[in-house]
Amino acid sequence: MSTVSLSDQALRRPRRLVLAGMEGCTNCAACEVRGHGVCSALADKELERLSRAAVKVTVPAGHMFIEEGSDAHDFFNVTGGTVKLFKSLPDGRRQITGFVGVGHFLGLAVSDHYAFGAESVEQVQLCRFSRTKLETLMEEFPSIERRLLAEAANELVAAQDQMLLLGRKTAHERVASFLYGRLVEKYGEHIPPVADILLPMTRADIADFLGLTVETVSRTFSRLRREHLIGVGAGQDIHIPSVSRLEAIGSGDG
Amino acid sequence: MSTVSLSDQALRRPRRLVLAGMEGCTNCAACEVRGHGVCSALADKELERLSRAAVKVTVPAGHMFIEEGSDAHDFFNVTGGTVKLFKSLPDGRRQITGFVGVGHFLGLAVSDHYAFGAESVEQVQLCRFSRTKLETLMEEFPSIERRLLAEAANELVAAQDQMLLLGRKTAHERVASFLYGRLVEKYGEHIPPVADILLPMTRADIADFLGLTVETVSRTFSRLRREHLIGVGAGQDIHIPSVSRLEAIGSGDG
DNA sequence: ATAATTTCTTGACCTATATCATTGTCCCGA
DNA sequence: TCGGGACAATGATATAGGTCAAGAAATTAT
Repeated sequence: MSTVSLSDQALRRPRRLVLAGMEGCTNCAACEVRGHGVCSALADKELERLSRAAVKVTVPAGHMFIEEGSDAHDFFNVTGGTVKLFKSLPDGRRQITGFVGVGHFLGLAVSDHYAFGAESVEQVQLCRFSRTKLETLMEEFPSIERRLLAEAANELVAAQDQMLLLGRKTAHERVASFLYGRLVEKYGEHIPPVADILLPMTRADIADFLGLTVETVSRTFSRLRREHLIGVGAGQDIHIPSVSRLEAIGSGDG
Repeated sequence: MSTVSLSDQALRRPRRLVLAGMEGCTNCAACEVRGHGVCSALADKELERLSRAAVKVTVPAGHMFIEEGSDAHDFFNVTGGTVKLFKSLPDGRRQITGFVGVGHFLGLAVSDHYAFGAESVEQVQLCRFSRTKLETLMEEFPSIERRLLAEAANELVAAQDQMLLLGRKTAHERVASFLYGRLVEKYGEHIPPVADILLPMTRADIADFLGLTVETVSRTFSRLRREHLIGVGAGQDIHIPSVSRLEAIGSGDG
């Protein structure tokens, strides 16, 4: 497998990212995310075809690889790390619409321009396909289409939850919801009653995701700590002594 | 065509709506929304098959026909009127996630429970399909699936816009965005420079959609009127003397 | 190591929007 | 034609969260 690391020089924050890459990735079948994302919809024979269209790319932390409004040439599948998706206003106000991790699919656009930007939160591995190639593959393998529809339906549900959060929840509830959401991302359906999470994103990212300011996020973490609802360990490590209590607060059952 | 009107008795606000209906609707081909929604994806022959699975339903104004969390048996296609979709918190706080009109599709759920509620804003006509039947049809006609994916992608873009609005826009910008959005719904791509809209929803609905209170919505309408950005005619009729100016404010280019 | 830079926390103060209260307007039914 | 109930507008006041400012901690560069 060929993995392409983009030079740091080419990736500094405000620049457009030009995705360079080898002319193919020959072993989707052995890929570490074989069971996730679009790939999970395919049989081995189909995967072989997919391989020829895919390019594996590595993006270092904190770099934009989709610019809002730019031409939507590619689709991506996250195979490692965490990505933030966002929309901005002309004066710089920003809303992060989601943090997406391994297995997630990215680049579903209606028009031929991306309606959102995407930036790596930590070092990220991506599997890149050209839109046109993926469309050809969809014709051939309807299972890909079905998988994409399922993914879109999931994202839509998440988006509706986030609208409820942004429109109607307090700062306390938003941060609790956020932490609970991270647990869901980490553990799926089977969240242990006592758990830990490592947050890869900054307070500023969390603020832009929750529609708050950095200061309010910080104060709310402090409040949750005072209330013994979380324990903040070294660095970004958060301990949650009672997941159910946290979930209740996040759902408005304070 | 058989149209079923539900008795007012059976539809009072807090009750569960049980959708009664005739055992089929035989003329999708002649349907007034033939060119919209799922139907537009189908050839005449396919429509004939779809007809057998569809039931046309009329819901009077202000009645819930999908209850949040109830079993997701059906899909709907809006063929007349405006529907509001919403999510609620246990204490009654509510977020309207969208107003959907003719041609829109409704009921895409990940699990077997609806993640949202749906209520008619005005009298509404719906085309109802059972989930299982639609799944069978999707197997047979991949074009339906493609159409649904396109619809989901569109909704996702709208949801991201709404997250930006809820997380980062001022009340002034929110109301301007909302009015502009109504123009897009009414005119599509070709919005005239001077336009009018008739809002079928109440100030309370607008507030729940924009993450504001009724009072703030009302005050903001008054402010927009003072600024000559809108003219409020008789009833719910809004006149917009400069669509571009309104759009600029809604996009944060005050 | 140590300086430089970014991120985080906390305090003091402020403002946009929420809340509470009142009055006015529209509609529909008797 | 009147009366009642929903809807809307507006004023007075409160407050959650924003803004500004400063210092502490963590991270990165030299």
